[in-house]
Amino acid sequence: MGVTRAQVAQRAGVSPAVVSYVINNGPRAVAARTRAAVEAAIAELGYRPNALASALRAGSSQSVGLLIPTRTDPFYANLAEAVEQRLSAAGYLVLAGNTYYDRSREERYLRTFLDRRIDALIMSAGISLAASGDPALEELPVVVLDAVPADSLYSSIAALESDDAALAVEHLQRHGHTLIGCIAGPRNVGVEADRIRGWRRQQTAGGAPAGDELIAYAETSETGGESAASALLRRRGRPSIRHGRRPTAFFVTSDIQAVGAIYACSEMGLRVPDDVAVVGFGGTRRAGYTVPPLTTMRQDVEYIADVATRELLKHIKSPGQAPYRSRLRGNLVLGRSCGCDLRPHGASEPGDGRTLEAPPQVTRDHV
Amino acid sequence: MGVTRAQVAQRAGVSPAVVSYVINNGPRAVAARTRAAVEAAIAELGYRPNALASALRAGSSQSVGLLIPTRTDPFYANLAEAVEQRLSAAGYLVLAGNTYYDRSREERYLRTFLDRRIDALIMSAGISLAASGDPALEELPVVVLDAVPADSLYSSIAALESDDAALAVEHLQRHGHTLIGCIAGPRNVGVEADRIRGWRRQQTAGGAPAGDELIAYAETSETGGESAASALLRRRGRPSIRHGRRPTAFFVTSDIQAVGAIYACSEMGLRVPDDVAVVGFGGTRRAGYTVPPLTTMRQDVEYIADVATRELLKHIKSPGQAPYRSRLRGNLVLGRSCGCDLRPHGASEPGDGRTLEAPPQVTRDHV
DNA sequence: GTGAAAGCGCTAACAT
DNA sequence: ATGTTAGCGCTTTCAC
Repeated sequence: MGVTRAQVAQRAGVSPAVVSYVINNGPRAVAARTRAAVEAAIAELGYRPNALASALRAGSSQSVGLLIPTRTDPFYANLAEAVEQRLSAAGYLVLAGNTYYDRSREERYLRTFLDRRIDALIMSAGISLAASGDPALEELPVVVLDAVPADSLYSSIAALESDDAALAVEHLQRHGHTLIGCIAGPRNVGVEADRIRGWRRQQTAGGAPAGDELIAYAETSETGGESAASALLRRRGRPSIRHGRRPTAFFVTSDIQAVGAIYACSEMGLRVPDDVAVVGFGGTRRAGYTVPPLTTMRQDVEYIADVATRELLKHIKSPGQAPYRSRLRGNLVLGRSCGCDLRPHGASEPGDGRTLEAPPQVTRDHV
Repeated sequence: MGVTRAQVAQRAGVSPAVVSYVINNGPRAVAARTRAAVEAAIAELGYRPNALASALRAGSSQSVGLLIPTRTDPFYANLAEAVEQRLSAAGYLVLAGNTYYDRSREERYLRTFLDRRIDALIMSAGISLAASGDPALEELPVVVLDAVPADSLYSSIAALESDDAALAVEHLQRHGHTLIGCIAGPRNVGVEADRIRGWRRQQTAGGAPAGDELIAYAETSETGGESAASALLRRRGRPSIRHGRRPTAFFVTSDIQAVGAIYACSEMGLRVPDDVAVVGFGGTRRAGYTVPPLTTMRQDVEYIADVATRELLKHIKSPGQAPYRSRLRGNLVLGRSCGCDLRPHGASEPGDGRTLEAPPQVTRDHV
């Protein structure tokens, strides 16, 4: 098949070991003349080291596993790309797996990754937190995103989900809304529960209703957001909803569902924000391009990726360090879907208009 | 580190080879009793074969490389997920790399993949078609998506880009439009050129203007679509545009740009489709949730992934087969952004309403 | 400064 | 039906 190191060595008139020294810049010095000869041979033969062999021997595959729900959700697509760019720049290949919020898929991918001897793992919490009990996991640097794992072996960097949700809801309250529906992703997803909790807390604090009849769970997709919104809007007249009125606003736990919710309103002939106000969660670029632009609680995925990558590389280099844990505060990016009247027709620069808080607030609690 | 095959063998009281036979179900039979003993030992020790070692030895890594521009574009996100699902089900791990339409990134990822001994490669054409001249590529099953490579060594499965574009433009013409602007991605992207050609051909055929002043190139993103649309809309009064009027419709070569174009119209106080009609290209789910829902030339990514995967697996199993080549016809999915008046307010099932053609038409030209 | 050689964990051909 | 063994291509310790 390919050219091997032995062939290069022969051609350069040196031993195979020297070729390694040249390629890896160590661990031992090579005379300038010899190095030149080896490099010439490498170029002439078009030699490329076999990454599999070197990984096997060295015990490091130069790859990192990444587990996320799905890249069909732009939030995770952005997060994954941000992580990949950084790890790729650091010389690592990212092995990615979509879990679809499904525990068995999560475990299957994790196992595949471990079998391939990943050097570290980044996982967006999802469901199971990979409590797979696999001993190989114990020795691996792990960063958990968007959840704080009970197991304090892992590093984590997560949003203050429920606080952020509460802030988003509070913003709607300031616009005068009390009957604020909550559109959320699947029940079994940890972050969803946190965000719902924030909604409930803030509603309760504001003396507004926070009953289950105001919550609709749906798949994290445009379609899910659409059906959840229309379900809540059709509940008008139910005795459980005060005064028999329908919600005048939605707090939506993902931007992608918010896109569907806005669509649903429009299809029912309701205007956003006049008839129904909408606030999303995530802060993806897409949120800036709904009509009207979506107000959303932004999570800074670039920053998250920065920190996650830096920590991971640090732990790979020197294992056994104390795990790093931090929680970030999001910032509300104002569009017009909430009722704010910024940038009237004809203005520019959507999506990153005014923000309520400086990005991103960091709270640390080192463990 | 981990448990090795030798330890399992010792525990089960057999030779290492037998453990391999059990794990791989071959190449030789194992007595039922022995097999049971081995399986017990595997379970007790929690043994997992080292994928690196087995790949090195067997010369097959059970992985496939995937090169696409970016998963931030929902079209490629969907395509990649469809491919991954199928390959994952077939026992392969997908190594993915984002090229961002950049040749050097493309080559870097390709090299990384080859170093890791991928068993096959799927690449979305992008720019360079990986004319890297690497001999390792010659022996590798390759499927090129969305372009027909000159090099007939590769399989390919591509849309009839320019025909599809022409059909989309024709639809706008039937709505009475003549001044149809074209919003496209970067100039150096092959498929973009094809789609522009289709627009130009159809405009010319209809006796409508097809000059460069009606084309705006921009990044393939919502932002790009927005700025392209507003650039074209502001050109009113230019002598180059007949009657000094602005375009009454846009053919947009990607859904994601179409989202931005609709947004731009709305921000300028223009109604879609009454003031400006819009037709997109791709057929992503997102297209069904713009307001109004986008009419778009749909490419069936599931089908493309099906065929690509099947061909790839076939070539992996028995190398040296003739490359497979096919071209698909897209189908226009009708929303309301074009001016069609389907499903008025209150209707359901967005995105997959009526289609103009049965999905997907296949044209083959075996090479 | 360089060469020789022992594996990394596995597969499969060659034994019995 | 099972055991033995020679590598896959590389890294690195040990000699010189």
